[in-house]
Amino acid sequence: MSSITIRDVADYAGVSRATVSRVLNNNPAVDQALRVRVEDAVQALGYQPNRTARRLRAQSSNVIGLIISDIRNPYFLSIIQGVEDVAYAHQMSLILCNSDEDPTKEQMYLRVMEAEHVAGLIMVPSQSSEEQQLSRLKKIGIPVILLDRVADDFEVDAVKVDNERGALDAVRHLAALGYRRIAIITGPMHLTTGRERYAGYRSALEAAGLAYDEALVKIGNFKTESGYQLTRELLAMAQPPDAIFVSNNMMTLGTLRALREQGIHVPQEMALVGFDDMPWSGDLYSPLTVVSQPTYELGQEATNLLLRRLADPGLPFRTVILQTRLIVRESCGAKLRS
Amino acid sequence: MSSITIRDVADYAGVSRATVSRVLNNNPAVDQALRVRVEDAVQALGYQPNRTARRLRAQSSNVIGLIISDIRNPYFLSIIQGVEDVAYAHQMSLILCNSDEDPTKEQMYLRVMEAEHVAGLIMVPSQSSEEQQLSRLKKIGIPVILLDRVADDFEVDAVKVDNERGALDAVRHLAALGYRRIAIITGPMHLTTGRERYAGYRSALEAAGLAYDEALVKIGNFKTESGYQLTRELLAMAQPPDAIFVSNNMMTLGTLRALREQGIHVPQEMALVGFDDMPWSGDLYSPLTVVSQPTYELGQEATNLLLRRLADPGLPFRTVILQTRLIVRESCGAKLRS
DNA sequence: CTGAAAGCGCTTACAG
DNA sequence: CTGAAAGCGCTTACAG
Repeated sequence: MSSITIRDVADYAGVSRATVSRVLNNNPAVDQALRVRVEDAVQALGYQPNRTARRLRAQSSNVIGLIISDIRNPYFLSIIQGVEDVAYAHQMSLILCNSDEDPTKEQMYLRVMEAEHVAGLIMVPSQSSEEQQLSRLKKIGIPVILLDRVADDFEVDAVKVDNERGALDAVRHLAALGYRRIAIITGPMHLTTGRERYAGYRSALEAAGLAYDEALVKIGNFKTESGYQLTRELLAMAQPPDAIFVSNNMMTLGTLRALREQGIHVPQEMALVGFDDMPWSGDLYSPLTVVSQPTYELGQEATNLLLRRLADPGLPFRTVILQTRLIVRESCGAKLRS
Repeated sequence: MSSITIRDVADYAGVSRATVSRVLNNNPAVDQALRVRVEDAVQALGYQPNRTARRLRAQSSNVIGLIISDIRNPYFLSIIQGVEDVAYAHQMSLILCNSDEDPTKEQMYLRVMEAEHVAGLIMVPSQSSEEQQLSRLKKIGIPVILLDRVADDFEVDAVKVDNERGALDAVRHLAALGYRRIAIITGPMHLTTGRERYAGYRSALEAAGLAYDEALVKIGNFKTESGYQLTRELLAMAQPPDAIFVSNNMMTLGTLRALREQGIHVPQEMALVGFDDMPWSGDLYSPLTVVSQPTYELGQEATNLLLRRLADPGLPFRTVILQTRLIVRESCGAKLRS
């Protein structure tokens, strides 16, 4: 074990532990000569401050907690990297937890974060209602940044994407290509992501003068299996849709699978636009036209927000909304007509 | 902040802090009546022990460090989940770091882990030589479990997959289907994964009585771009291969892209087998035949190994080798002939 | 079985 | 500008 402590450094340098501590913390009120002696001692001994002791005493910490809702979803990959990169740049480390969409597990991790005295917390809430989320957060005494699923009027800092606008872009694109019966597979209505993407769908329909047909609205749970099932339901209709907008990456994978199983060609017999891009979305069975979220920036932004909050706890709450981008590949059929 | 300390609980229950501590740590030598009183007090106050203080005093911690080499590779998703699940089951939390294939960053995180006094460390070494890895590890005084890239004779605990056997299965499968000019795109030879998969390729060739042609061996860096480039080189040959074995998921994606760009049909004009499965491998442009690693189990096993090591530091080192599984889909052409 | 006391490795008023 | 001393919230020999 690295059992070299501040005391060893102090002895080696011939100063008090207080002075060593001051040098370590860049306290300007230290004589240059002493500073150099301490730095040499640190170097010579390979000393490394014990973060646990520092945290206990200083009542401050340089670790950030990150709780995400489903580690298996590649959506979170770049988000994690975004968080990690800016945390690293600020010399902070990360504790990552996976709530697995389980409010109980989430609650437990919230307590862990508290017990670990993390400086702050970034979290993607699990699939529970907003009131539940809020009440859970109220219980912990740590700055929290909410990510992805978040109502605009929450009393917390948050980062999200303009879901309604993204969905609107997607469906408008489909309408412009001439599709008339556009279905949506959206997420749970108690999640803002499910609700807002659905709202964008309705706006686009209206703007395009297309009739709203409730039979074309399917509500899934953002998992592959649910995309698969709901697509089968859509295909079994007497009058199936001619296009489908699927509101997240995992469900889109399920939709694609269902379509392929039934031998339905995309986009010739069914157009498809998904939400969320993945590095391999262009390499899928049908290269996916997609509403792309700036995931890396989402992670960066959340971390910046947290850093800002830590620096100045009195600031008013802020919600940062990032824009999506429509990436046109083949599944929407745009290239069929050109 | 949760400023309720062990002292508050002691006062409330009318016992000493030592007794509270004993109850908290399930020390059996506590009178039943006192135990109940303490538990009630904990309950009533909503007390939660400060982990930082405990860690400092007890010189032991319940956090596990996990350093992976590239958070953007979906390969690590299930691994992380495997680690997380068993850690969670044992009430341990995770610090996740991403070395990003950068030995300097890795070195820094190693120091962080040490400074954080994590109980132990699971790591996927970055792309450096084994000696470098070893010497870096020697410097830290924490139990380490190596994952994925690891020589069998390392003086550490390790978990890996039988790379040579996996590659052999893949190439033998190709040979059995009648392909004669089978190329390999492998990883860096200073990584065991690159080396061992290459060795499996050679064994399979030999077993099948196929000539070894150095021109058919390409060495990439496990990233998409390199798979793409090397595939183009392969296609530009006077006498291109009739099948390609690609030794990781990211490079396979690059290969697929290159093939599609050149309008080459898989498997009709070129057969393809990849290493690593992904949940969407069957939904790609050509559903991928693949050597699948038990990633979730890899993560579980690594964590179990660590737990075992923590429980008994004197145990001899152990390397756990898990088997791969060949998943036959369409890219290999097996279904063409049936 | 229980408590008083020391101490884990730091930081930070407080004097000087 | 510097050091002696107290203390962060726990755990753990040591007595009894």
